[in-house]
Formats: sequence, structure tokens, C-alpha cells
Amino acid sequence: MKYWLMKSEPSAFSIDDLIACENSTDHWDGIRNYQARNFMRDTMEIGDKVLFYHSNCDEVGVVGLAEVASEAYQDFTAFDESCKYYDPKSDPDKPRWVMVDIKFVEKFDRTVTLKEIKQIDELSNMKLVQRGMRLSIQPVEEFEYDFIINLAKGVL
DNA sequence: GCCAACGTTGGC
DNA sequence: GCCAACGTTGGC
Repeated sequence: MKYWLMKSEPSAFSIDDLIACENSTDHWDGIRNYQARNFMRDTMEIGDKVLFYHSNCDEVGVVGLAEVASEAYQDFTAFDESCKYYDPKSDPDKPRWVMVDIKFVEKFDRTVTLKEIKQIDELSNMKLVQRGMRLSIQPVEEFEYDFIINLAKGVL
């Protein structure tokens, strides 16, 4: 069992959008970064736990939980010329990009904000708060995952 | 909207 | 293989 943080811009795809999907599950398409792709392709497993993070918005932070619901498979949006994620260099016979399905688990009553996370010593090693870290899919430690849930629920 | 930091591309 | 130019990310 592994733990991840996955970023999404709520103006493009928010946690409420995920809830609204059939079975509260959707494919996580549009990843065009090799490191993030490799995590999905090589390391993620069905059932892995995900912190759902809203970036580039009014209230930046972790808004809820999800889980990995499929193995990695080819990201078909790379072959669609009309899609903004179109990548002419991705050959359908040898797809360059993959995605996984993500299933909604829980929406927090409140957002655990980036600002708040930055102020907590125990979370200072999270990739999220490292300078210049832009990866949209990041591994997190189990205790970090638990810590953020506890913050959201006011247990701490 | 700004801009720092980063990843990718492509000429050499 | 180097590195400048460019495009993107994402906090503020």
C-alpha cells in the first residue's frame, strides 16, 4: 500500500467533478511529465491512497481523499488532435503517456491548506513544500497522509 | 497577472 | 553532450 498526492486545478477538474462522475471514478488524463508518468506506470497499484489537492486556485490545499482504481493504461487523449493534451509524438502502437483511474473516497469538511502544511514541522519533508517542486503526482509517507487527515478532522 | 523554477527542445 | 530559448507550472 502506497500513498500519493495528486494535484488538479479545480477550474479544470475539482474533487466535486470527480464526485459527479459515474461511480465517482474517472481517468486521470493529461499527465505529460515523465516522472509523474513513471509513478503511475511503475509504482502505483490498485487501492493506493491519494490525497486530492487543488492547485492554482483561491484555496490551495488538500481537499479530500481518493484511491487508485486501475492499472496504468494508455492515455488516449494524446492521440486526439482536438484535445489540448494531444501529443503528436505519442505513437498509438507505442504510447508515450499513461493514466490510471481514480475513485473518490471522501471530501474533507475543510481544506487543509498549503499555508497550514508549510507551518507544520512534521510535514516539512513533503515534496509539496520543497522549493520549486512542481510534480503533479508525488509520493507521500504514510504518516504524512495520516497527519493531513487528522488535521482535516481536527483530531490534532 | 507576475514571475521564479523547472522540463523540454533543438541547434551546434 | 552542452546550453540557450522557450513553454509550463503554480504560488502569490
